[in-house]
Amino acid sequence: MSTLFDLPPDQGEHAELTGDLNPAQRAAVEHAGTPLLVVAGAGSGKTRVLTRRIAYLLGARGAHPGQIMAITFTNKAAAEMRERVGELVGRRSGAMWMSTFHSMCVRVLRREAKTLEMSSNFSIYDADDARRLLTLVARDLDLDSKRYQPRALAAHISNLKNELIDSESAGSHATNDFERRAAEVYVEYQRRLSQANAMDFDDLIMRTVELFQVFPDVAEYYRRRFRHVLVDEYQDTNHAQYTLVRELVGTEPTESGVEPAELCVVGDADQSIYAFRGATIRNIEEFERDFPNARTILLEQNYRSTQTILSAANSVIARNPDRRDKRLWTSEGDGEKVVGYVADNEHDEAAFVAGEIDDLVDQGVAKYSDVAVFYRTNNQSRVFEEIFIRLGLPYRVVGGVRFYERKEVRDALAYLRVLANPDDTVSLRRILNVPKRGIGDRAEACVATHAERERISFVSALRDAVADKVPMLNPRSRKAITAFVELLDGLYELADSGVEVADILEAVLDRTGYRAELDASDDPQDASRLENLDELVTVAREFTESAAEAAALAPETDAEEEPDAGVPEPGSLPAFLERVSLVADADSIPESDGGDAEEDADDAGVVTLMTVHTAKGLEYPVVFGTGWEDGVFPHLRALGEPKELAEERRLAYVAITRARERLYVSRALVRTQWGQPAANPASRFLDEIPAELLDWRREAPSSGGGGGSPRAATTWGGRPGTGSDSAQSRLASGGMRTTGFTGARNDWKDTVALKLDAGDRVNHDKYGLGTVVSTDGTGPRATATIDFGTAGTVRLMLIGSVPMVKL
DNA sequence: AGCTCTGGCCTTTTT
DNA sequence: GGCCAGAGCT
Repeated sequence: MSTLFDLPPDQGEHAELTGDLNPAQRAAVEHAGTPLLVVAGAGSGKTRVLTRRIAYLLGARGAHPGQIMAITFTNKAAAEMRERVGELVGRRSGAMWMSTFHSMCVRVLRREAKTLEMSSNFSIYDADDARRLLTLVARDLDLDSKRYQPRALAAHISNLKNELIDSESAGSHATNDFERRAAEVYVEYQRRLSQANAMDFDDLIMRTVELFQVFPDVAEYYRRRFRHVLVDEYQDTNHAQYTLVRELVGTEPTESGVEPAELCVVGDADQSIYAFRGATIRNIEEFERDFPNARTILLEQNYRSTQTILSAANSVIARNPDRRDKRLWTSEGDGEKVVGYVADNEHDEAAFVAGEIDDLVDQGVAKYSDVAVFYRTNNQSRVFEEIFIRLGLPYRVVGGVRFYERKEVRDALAYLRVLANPDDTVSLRRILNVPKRGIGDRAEACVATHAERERISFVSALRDAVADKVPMLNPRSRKAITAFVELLDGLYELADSGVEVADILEAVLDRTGYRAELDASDDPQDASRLENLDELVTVAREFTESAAEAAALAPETDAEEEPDAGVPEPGSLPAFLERVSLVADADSIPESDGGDAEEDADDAGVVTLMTVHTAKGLEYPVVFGTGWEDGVFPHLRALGEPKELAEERRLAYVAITRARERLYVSRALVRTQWGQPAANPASRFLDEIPAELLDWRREAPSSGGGGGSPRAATTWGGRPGTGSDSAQSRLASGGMRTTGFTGARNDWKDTVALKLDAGDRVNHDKYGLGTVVSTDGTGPRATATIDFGTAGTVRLMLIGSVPMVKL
């Protein structure tokens, strides 16, 4: 196997797989024997390396497709990999496991359910279900819902699970009151999950690890089977996922002599932006320590962006401390400068973006689908939508409230989940009184108490209520519950009769009166709810159809092993539920893909709007990075927290490196936040882009305009005579910023210039005299809300040089 | 039971 | 500004 390695590409036996790769890529494809870390910078052809490597394993190294497991984080990535591997190796790819961490774990857990003494038809609880259950638990434990918010509890428990700390040992890890109580909640939460025959997302990983660790023979089975494990986006793995991978491949031969499997991970520490979800960058940084003899290959050549864009990205990310140096380069030339724009306010910023897109399209430089607009938080999409609608620019917002998170969709799915798993108490209680059928909180509490006291499931308790065996329950409620149980029984019967999922769904919507209620409403929102439900029915229909097609196409089942035990039958209700639980609708991102596929008009497609997080992994010829303000991007909560700030900087790096040809960065001097205008300083990340790469289209706002906004506080007045360190002069110097100067500037920026308290009088260069209404935050996050009389009330950040004096 | 009103709170979110 | 939870009213 080592002879191939040394051959020039065009003479190698498998030149069709490696001939068109650069040396680093080729080394990554051909490396054999020891663990491999591919550090793949943005746009360096990472997917190409992964897919070619898989093909190479088959073609050059004699691996069997069934020995290959490739793990990704998103279904979209898994689907893309499957497709591209399919192009290289054909139908053989069908025998590989190419899926997300979560799907892979579900598959294993359903197969091995018996070993874990659980039922294989368990429900999968997402974050919303988990929060609901936690609300119930916290209430039952009489916890103050302010101090112990379900959100916070959920986050804490999730973190514990990501660290593989189970509910029994959580108490001993607690360091404060909150954590101690949370540990109690955790115990009860797990008890209820198991009662409901359900697992949350984090359980899927944790329980699989537990399975492998407690049952070495099970682990050995999978290790024997999967001789090649490939992991994408390794920088986003959390501790549990890391452990899962390690258990899967092993580090030592097993007792019966099964050698560790071959591991290949691909990732980029600079694109780690999910620490808040438990991802730990250490996994990629310490790969060589975790896996001795590991080889690391760096992919630095970029095939996506211009050198200007790459230099901007390199320069920003270089500010992060303790980072393994990596510099992206391209052989394709400098391209256009980065365009900068300082807007008066967020409307002005949006107008600039819209106008610029218009121009680019008019000039034939780009079509709408080539353009993406990024922002830090979802609520920033609104101003863009407003102006895009007004100007008739076609656009699409990705993210925000997603399809499967909509209330009506979740209600409908809750019915289906109850049908598939009657013990699913969270879903059952969700739909108990939806639509309203006269089963109120009181009645629900009676049933819940009865269930608890008798140690029976909630459904059984409901049946007891029908038989009048639940104490304290008034006759009216009993009648309502009886009707509900009859309704459910009718639906169970239908579900058992083997009709397809969409028909069950239709029956649910009709028989419950859910559809009728929405039909009768004249609220326009309810009309869109109806549409969403129709869409869900369509999804169900398509699901059944594609399952049928797949069944027809499927080759004779490999005799190699028994059909996966416990895994739902294709097309069935449980299979449908599994699909919708584990599939996010990120696949709905419009294709940009400019280049090969020519569209008929050059203004084809739509502009894509999304958060920077959502943009990871995508690329666009034209990118607008908006809201580059301290307090927005980087986010307020990250200021003064070096770790979080470093993550924000990686986010900026991700944003920049999405752009292929043209990058815009913009900010607004004043932005309405939480209903009040806030003046934020320039993002420190703007300072970190070398001045010579930037072409400031507008630095200082129009001085003479007078401002059409009624708020009056949206345009800066003329150049003030006072304060050479004013915001204006900082703005004016924007073009002269040098990289050497920035470090010092950052220190200076982080100091609070002005200490204010409510009631203080101030004089501001722009707004004039004002009174401090309130203050908020400390240190670098300090802000003051100040009433400037006719100039309006504005929230100002107090870091850096505030053009204002205390009187 | 179920409505409306008020007050407190705000990230990002692959599964 | 807008969502959710709890209180209070019908």
